Amino acid sequence: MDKDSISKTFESKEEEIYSLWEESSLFNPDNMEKYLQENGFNVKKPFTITLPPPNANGNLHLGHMCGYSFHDAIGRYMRMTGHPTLLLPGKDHAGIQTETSFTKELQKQGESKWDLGRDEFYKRCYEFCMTNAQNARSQEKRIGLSADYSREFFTLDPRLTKIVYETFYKMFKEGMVYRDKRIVNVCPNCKTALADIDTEHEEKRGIFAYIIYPFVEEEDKKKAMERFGVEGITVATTRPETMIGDTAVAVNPKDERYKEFVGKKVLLPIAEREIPIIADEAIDIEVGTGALKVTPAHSPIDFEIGKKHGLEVMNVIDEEGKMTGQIPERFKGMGTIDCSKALVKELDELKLLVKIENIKHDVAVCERCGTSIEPIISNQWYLNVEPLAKKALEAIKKGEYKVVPSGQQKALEYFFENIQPWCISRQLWWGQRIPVWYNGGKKLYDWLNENNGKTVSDYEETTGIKANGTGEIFLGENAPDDSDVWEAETDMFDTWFSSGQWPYSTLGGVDGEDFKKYYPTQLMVHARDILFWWSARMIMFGFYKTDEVPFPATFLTGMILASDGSKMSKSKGNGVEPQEVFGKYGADSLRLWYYSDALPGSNAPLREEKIKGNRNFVNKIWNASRFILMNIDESEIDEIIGCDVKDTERVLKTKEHLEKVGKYIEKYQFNLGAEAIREFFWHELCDKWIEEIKNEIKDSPVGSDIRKEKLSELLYILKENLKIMHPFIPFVTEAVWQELVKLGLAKGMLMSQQMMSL
RNA sequence: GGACGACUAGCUCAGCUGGUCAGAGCAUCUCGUUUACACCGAGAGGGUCAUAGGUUCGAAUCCUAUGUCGUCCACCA
Repeated sequence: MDKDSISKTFESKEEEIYSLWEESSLFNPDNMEKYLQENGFNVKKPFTITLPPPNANGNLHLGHMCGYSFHDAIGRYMRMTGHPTLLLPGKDHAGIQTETSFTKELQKQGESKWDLGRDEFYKRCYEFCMTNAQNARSQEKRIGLSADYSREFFTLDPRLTKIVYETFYKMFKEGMVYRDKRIVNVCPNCKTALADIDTEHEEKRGIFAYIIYPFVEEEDKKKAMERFGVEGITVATTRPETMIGDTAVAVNPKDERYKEFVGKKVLLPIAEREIPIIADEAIDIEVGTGALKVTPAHSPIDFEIGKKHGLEVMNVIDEEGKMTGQIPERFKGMGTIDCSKALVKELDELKLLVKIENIKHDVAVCERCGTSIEPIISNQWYLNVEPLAKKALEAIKKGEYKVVPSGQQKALEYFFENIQPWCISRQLWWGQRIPVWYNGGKKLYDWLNENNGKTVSDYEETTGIKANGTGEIFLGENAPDDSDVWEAETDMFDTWFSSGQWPYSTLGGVDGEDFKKYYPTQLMVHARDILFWWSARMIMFGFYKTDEVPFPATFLTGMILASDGSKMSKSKGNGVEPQEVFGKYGADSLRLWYYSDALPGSNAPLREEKIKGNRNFVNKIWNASRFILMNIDESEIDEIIGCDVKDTERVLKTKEHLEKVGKYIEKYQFNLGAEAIREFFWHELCDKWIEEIKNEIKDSPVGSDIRKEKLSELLYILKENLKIMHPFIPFVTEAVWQELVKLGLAKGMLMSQQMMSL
């Protein structure tokens, strides 16, 4: 071939190169192991990373794709140092998020999920995910991800579901998973329960209404009149609509103002019910009037107070945020905000409204859709995670697990220390159905569960409903028999209940062949916003099922921002399309930029000039290599590859360099690694050594010993540099290697070369 | 309200256990057509390392306050 015809700029042939890798099937660690054996290399311990499965409901953004360049760099490095390496890819069904986005998709087409029905919805949503998953997969390949796609999993794969179900059965038998009636966050838009962690807090403008609850007894009214100037006790609330569900007023026992009224009764306005005044330490004397209206059904604090004092729980708001229950007819079916306004108006007419303050306060909103959540009492499935969190904490203390950067580790410790029972049921149509059947229906089971010790006939007596079954529960994918007494649980698992089991479920579960060989894994890499959702859960499940930590470290990737330092978002229109970057600068340039700029715990504004700078480096590699090739005469090739390279100063420095960069990768210091390969290749090899060697062979004729010696040294240095740079920038380095192969100066693929000195 | 992190050149950041640590890339400026590369080469300017104290022979590096920004957690009605 004609060496001089090689292009002056690196024209990225990324697809071609990726195909070359894929065809070798060495992304599969079993094949890699064979390859190492057959070529006489020492086979080291397998290296495994289960990759974060992107949500199967949309395209990948730049952050996803760049994240994979960390997995890939360390994976390629491990592969080149003798480890059969498994980067295990997947796609996540992402329960709520997908259900929300697919529902929107349907609306655009003038359809609704209610028209489709559960089964059809599930089927269509599945297809929707499959299409998107395919896009995501091709985008992963675009960044150069060397994942074993023969092992790819979708989180709803029946093989995974089976493992997730087994975990659930085991937990149920051990009493870790149970049904409980508690106050839970409900998103009126998604119409499902949410775990605390699925909510966010936003500052919103609201009102603070001061309402008078008049005393029942004339004597108390008189006293109150003397003391407060009104005939009752004044409470302050941000949510007047909940007042019709009040079952007490609570004050602090130390509060001198109210001491003598504790135990007395007030008449709840509008609802016209008598409720007691109780004393509880939890009440803050400073806030509002120091008197708290207690609505156990619709406020977490009130729920706790209610439990302590045995208060009645009155549900007045339903899952859709509408007024319901035993309330005056005129409010039924009203939205909470409308009801609040109506109530305030009536109270004002009754002269029971003292004032309304406008305030800003934190409101819990749905993490996925931003709707204000309603705290509602309901029966849900819970998982007692406390014992597992304890084990996780111990592992952190013993140094068996760490977070990079370490600052985030403290936040994780705090999360584990204060962990609450995890609500794992979601009222969705999309996901894994909780594999439970109720004999005689769910209501019966829950009633018996709530009323410990009572019987089915007690149920019939109390509720006046005929029970059509025994109240038993059956765990299994299918009902135990064909009788129609078995009612299926329709709730789905929280998506993290299955993705939390990712490290072993994707390896075939604890009995799987892959599990024996590739578990525990070596690292977890993901964005920092899902540390508690994902890593925390994986660690806990890991302890539960395998009695060890599933990976020794979580590396948190930095966040990519728009060039002005703000968050990229579709609504702002400041997002950058991955396609655009790849088209203009290539995957290597983008990767290199990410390694050096997106450090764990830091933000990385995407600047075009910086990616351009890296593109220049990629091109420099191409040209320096081209120059070296041009210098070698065809007649010298055989002797040059047969020539023993002496340990010159340059060769020794190169070996040191490889070792140094290897250490950086092993310590996850990708930024330092990227800086080092750039510095060494560009300013040592190109600027100094190539210039030196130019001089050293300047006057020597083709075929002379000095040329052979110097050029073989240079070739050796080039090859070693390509190897150590390959984990960072796989495409250009492989492209150069293939040019060497064409000339007979190298063999095989760079991807599977071994770095012998490491 | 609490926790954690950051504050180093115009910009994004390296500087781990105190003594060549005042750095890199990008940007800026000057010069340069040499066997590859102008997506290049040679060189230059630019920072009292947020502020105030303290420990020390010596601090960007340790301690204590303060300020600014960010992230996370939290039931303040």
